[in-house]
Amino acid sequence: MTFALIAAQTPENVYSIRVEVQGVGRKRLQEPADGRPTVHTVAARAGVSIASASRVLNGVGGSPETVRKVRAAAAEVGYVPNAIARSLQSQRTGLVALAVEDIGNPVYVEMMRAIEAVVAGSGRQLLVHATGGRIDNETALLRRLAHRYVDGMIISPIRVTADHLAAVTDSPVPVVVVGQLAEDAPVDNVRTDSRTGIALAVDHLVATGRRRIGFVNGPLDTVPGAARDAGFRAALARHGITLDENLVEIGDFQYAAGRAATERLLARAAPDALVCANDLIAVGALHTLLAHGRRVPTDVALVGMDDTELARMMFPQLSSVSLGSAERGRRAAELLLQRIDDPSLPPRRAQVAPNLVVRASSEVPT
Amino acid sequence: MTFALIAAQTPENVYSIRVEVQGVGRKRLQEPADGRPTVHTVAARAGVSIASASRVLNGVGGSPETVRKVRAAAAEVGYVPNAIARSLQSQRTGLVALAVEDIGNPVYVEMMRAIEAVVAGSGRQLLVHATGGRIDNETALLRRLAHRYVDGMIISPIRVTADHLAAVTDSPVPVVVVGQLAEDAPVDNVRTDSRTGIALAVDHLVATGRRRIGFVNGPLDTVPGAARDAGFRAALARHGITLDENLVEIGDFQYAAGRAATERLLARAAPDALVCANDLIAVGALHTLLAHGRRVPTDVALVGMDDTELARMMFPQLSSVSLGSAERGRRAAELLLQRIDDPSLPPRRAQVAPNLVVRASSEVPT
DNA sequence: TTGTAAGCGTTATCAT
DNA sequence: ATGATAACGCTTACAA
Repeated sequence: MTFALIAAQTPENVYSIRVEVQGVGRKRLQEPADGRPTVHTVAARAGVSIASASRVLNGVGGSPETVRKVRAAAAEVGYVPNAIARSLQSQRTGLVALAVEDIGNPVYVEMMRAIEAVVAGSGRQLLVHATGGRIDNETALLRRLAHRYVDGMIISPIRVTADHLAAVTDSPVPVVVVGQLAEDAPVDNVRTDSRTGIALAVDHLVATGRRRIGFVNGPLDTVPGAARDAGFRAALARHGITLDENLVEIGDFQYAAGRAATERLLARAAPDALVCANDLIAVGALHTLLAHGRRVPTDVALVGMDDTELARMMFPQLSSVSLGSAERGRRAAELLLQRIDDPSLPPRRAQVAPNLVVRASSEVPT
Repeated sequence: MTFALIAAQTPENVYSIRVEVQGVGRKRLQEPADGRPTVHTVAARAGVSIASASRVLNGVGGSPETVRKVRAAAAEVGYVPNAIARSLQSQRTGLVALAVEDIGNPVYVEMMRAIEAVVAGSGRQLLVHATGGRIDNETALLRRLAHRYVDGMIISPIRVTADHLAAVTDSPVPVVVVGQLAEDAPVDNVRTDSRTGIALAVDHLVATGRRRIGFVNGPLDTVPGAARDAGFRAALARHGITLDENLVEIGDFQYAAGRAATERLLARAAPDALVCANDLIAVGALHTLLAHGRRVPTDVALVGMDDTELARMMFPQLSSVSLGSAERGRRAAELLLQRIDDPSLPPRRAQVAPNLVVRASSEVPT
């Protein structure tokens, strides 16, 4: 009920003189439509203002009597605060997100655990989203989560498009990218060098007397796939070994593809060693090798990549090139938290070096 | 700047007559503290009201000219909507969460994929949180996420405390529990019957001539651990086999524990078959068996549980009791979406039957 | 200590 | 079609 007596208005400013009669009845509903109690409900029940109720609920101030009344009222009505409303006010949610292709790949599990540890240390909670490699899904996630549902985000895309990059740079909340990015991308970035990683594997195999070294890779149109291919070819060349293209196979980065690709490879060539672009592929390769009666490592040495727990689960245990996934996760989380605290930081870059872990699958036959 | 002429106040209602002078300067800042544009920024720049700006931004109404101006203004300032503010208004976020113990366990990955498929079909996005089995973490998550950051939540706890149950029933957003719950718990619940599942494994092993059947279980103070223990003992008894306690070992539900527990078991007994409480344990058991030179299945038959992709990755491939994790995930997601649409539904319960998948690890030796 | 009221950034209502 | 304004549920100056 409002009576406006005078109202003068200009485009820029608003001057008005009003006489109003407020509050015929309560100023606002105390029970919202869905029936859940709000601070208003609690305040009314306790016979105090919403300010007092809020203060008590947050443990700041309030006389003993007020505290008692508010606590009692809150308990009676089963009050639970609305985090969304709180966030709108505080401009933070205490949530951090991690987006990965495929949470079924143990390498992301390790990365996630490392991130989780850092994030939890800051009192925040980590949420994970599996994009399934669907790129639209990934940008959709950015366009939704990053629009304030979380305080920051870590993404590990295997394909990077211009759209992607735009979504990252436009993001209202800090985003850290784990993976290779253009040199000048103005984005916090944690990377490794899988090219060199593959070289470590090849060097090791050559040093232990292997010459017919095969390679099972993922798609070449992915960032890691391309890097690993280049690394493999360069390493062989460095050792003066001419690559037999029959020894190279491509699938995706999954177990089933590794198994199938190794089938194809064995059908037309006889490798004495196999380098696999990740551990899932390596496990698939191991399965095929054993199914074909090849002894590992006696007949064929096997080296995977990512050094996940899967490599240690197999029998024989798999040698694998560690790309420091836990370390990269940790660094990414640190970069993210720093940027959340100070958004004005310049874009930073962290690099984690690969290293080879030799296990039974490529041990020198004695 | 406000001049109150008269103000009469009663505890219940507020009547007041005021004369106020509003708007010396703009009524509100157009650029918030963090410098990001809001609808106000866009509206001001386009020379329209925030209402018009909002309408155009949401694609409802607006003259061609207004649409043009608002779109241009939004693009110029790089406007991105604040999802939190939108959610406060709409009372929904379009987000659904899944909380599991350990996302490193492939059984949860399968469940997650099934849930994701259903959730995506409703236009929502799925977020996963790994609680690491820390029960405080789990309730903390409920107490945060469920307080409106998500439209609903699916949790799969392995231990269920009264606290837990209270957190679930107090939750302002719908929660579906995957796992065994008290019969009368007023909570949507999807369950399986791992007791019967274990029986399927034992029946199969007995039918294929095994008599010294060992069992590697998880902790007995977990819901699944207790059920599987009971199932194992009951099944043996049904076949008239007296259980040798030397053939029973307990670890946790992880690979390393399965490996270690099997070491201990082999040190004091000679099983001709091993039932494992999940696939991670079974993979650990396989490793130990092979390392000890036992042939699988010739010397020792092996049956896991959960029927995850891990079982298919091994060589030999592992027999495993499927507890329908994907199916349970799908059902849970459906229950959740239904309840989000209609919170007044009575608590419902879905049950998924276990079934045995026989593979090489327990095939009858021929 | 307590209450009033002004936000936080949207969307929805209701006059105009 | 448009604009003013009131929510959404909370926190927090500021005043009393």
